[in-house]
Amino acid sequence: MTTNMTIYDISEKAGVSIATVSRVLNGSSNVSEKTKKKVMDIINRYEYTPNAFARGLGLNTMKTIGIMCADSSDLYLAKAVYYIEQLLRSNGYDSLLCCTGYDLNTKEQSMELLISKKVDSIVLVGSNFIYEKEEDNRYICDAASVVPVMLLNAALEAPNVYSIVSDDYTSMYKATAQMIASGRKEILYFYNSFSYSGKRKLAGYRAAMEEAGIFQNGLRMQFYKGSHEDIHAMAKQLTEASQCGLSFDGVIAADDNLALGAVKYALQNGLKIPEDLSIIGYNNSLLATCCEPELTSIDNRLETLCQHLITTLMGILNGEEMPKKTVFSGEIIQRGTTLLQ
Amino acid sequence: MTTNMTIYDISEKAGVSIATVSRVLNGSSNVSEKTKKKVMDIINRYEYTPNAFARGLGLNTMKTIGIMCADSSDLYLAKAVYYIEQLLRSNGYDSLLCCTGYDLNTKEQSMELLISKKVDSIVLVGSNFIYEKEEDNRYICDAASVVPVMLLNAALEAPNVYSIVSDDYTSMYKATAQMIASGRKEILYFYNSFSYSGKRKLAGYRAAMEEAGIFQNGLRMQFYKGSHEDIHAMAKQLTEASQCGLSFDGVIAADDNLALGAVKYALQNGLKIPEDLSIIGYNNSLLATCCEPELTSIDNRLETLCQHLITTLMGILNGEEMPKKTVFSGEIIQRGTTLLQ
DNA sequence: AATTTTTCTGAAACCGCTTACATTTCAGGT
DNA sequence: ACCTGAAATGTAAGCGGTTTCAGAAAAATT
Repeated sequence: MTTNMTIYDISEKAGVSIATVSRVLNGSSNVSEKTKKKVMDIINRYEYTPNAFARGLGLNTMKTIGIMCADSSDLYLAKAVYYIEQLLRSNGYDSLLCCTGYDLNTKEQSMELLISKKVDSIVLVGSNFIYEKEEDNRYICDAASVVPVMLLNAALEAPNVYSIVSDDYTSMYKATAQMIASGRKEILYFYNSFSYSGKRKLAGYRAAMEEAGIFQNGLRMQFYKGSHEDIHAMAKQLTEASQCGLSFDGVIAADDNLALGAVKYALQNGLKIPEDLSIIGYNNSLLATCCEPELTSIDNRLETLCQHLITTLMGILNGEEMPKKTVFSGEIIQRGTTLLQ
Repeated sequence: MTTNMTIYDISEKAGVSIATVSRVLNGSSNVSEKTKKKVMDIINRYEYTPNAFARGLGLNTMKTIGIMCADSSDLYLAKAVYYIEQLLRSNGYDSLLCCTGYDLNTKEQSMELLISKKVDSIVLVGSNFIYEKEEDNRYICDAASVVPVMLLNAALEAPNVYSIVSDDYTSMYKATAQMIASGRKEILYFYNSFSYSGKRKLAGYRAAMEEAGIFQNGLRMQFYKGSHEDIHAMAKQLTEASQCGLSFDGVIAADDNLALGAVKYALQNGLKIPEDLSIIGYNNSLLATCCEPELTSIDNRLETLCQHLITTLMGILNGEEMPKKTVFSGEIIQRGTTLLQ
């Protein structure tokens, strides 16, 4: 197990200079097979591991990527973090995780912290990192002036910022259109914030509704903002809205959490799903299949997004030119909360 | 934003030696208020941040803790990782995340990787890090010979290893006893691996069953091993078991995931919960409240465990003597899948 | 065999900070 | 005004690597 030897000890035992040991360590080509073997033997024998700090100081990198996400216990974000961490490690990079919450200030601080720890890049996981006001996104540009910044599920056009997004607009448009086609007219839209993807999703919903000429009926939409986990609150809110005379036969949510609140509402109030209430969620998370009936949900191919993100990042770190923005399309996974015609 | 200045630049501009700047940076007491202010002004003006690598090299620490967990997208583990990361950061430490999967080999490698990155400690999140065979746990002892190792939800008696666990045995005993008291006799036990906590839980279940004299009826227990998310598989397995003539009126699971499989099974087969089938889960995760009826589940006070873990760790890192093992008791959260008496 | 290349290797500078130790400064005591 | 000890500051030696540059060894050429 990791000994406390230095490169000097190895060089001495191997009878070569530290420069040579260093070369062997870094796979430099300019070292004869014979000495390479000699040195490697000593290294293996004594289980020598170079000191990461010294290495970092010399190379100005420790092969570490900062991952920022608002809440790594959120099902969807957790999955993304998981994929990214795995992919990074398989590429020889480690992940410095930073859960920032949804507050801008904390995000800014975390960003500086990661940079001060000398990460090679920062990956922002989730659409909540992009704000409506342009100035609120400056913290991203600031960071990008030091290291490349990768955005997952969000987009920002700025130097050294790379965006990997799913086409939320179209996905939501399709989902809404499908529900309209199945005969629903009073369709509520749920979402939890005006994040980048939230806006895009809303636009997709709206477009489909307007196209069907039922958007004017009165914008049937419920604003919701709160804990991602508060399915209860969602259900309660629906119950109240219903008691206040709001009538609806469909719910489309920007997140499975919220959709699940609608499922709960229906079950608690004896409504039949999907006959009385049709529901579509978003993210196709574990939650979508844990309830009964199971949730029709939009899958945005998270794993693919993550893979592409890492591929892009590795390219950048190798000095290659990479696309600044990539868009993937999502897919509606049909399950029990919707009835296709 | 982070400039590229060195301590030399600052010392020059402030008209002091680098030693003095360093002292100011590290809050050394031996520096007069006047010069301290002078130096701080320069530092702030130029937004100087000391180079983390150089600092690490000098201090032999970069204030980073390694967090290992099998699967950070698992609801329960994700929550734990989240708490720990937050607490660490509020104590001035960053988190190097390493998702290892459930394979011992990968765990060993990840451990070495973290150590080579010179973390100050390693936190193992989840009971799956402890194996039955003593030799399989050696990798933990090896790591502990370099840095303190913290175990969450698992225990191992070894030098420099600290364990924070919940009393799974008693929790499970109580849950089983409660179900027996409510009149159930054919109680299945579900669990997914022979991990540290799995064994303890099983023992608690068994003790309660034996005490009631119904354990001998034939050990009613279902082995299950697979993806944490495979609720379907669980439901299917139950359906098959039932068709094969297995009769049961209660299910106790070592994880909410598995319990949810039982809920799904019941709903799909028209069984009434809790009348026909009583169910108790474990971990009191988000899943417990997302279904209908909601899941009675054992809460093992994860946040408290994490807080205690960090407190202990900070003590250790400050050179204090700390308890090697702490046990917290859990609590049954009563919900709709059980009927009290 | 002598000369030119090419390939290896080593000496030493450097990365940017901490800190032990030496030195200076300064207040307090006589 | 002089001495003493404490407080403040500076000097320089690490920390453990990487890398440039020059020189030595080996290979290729004549």
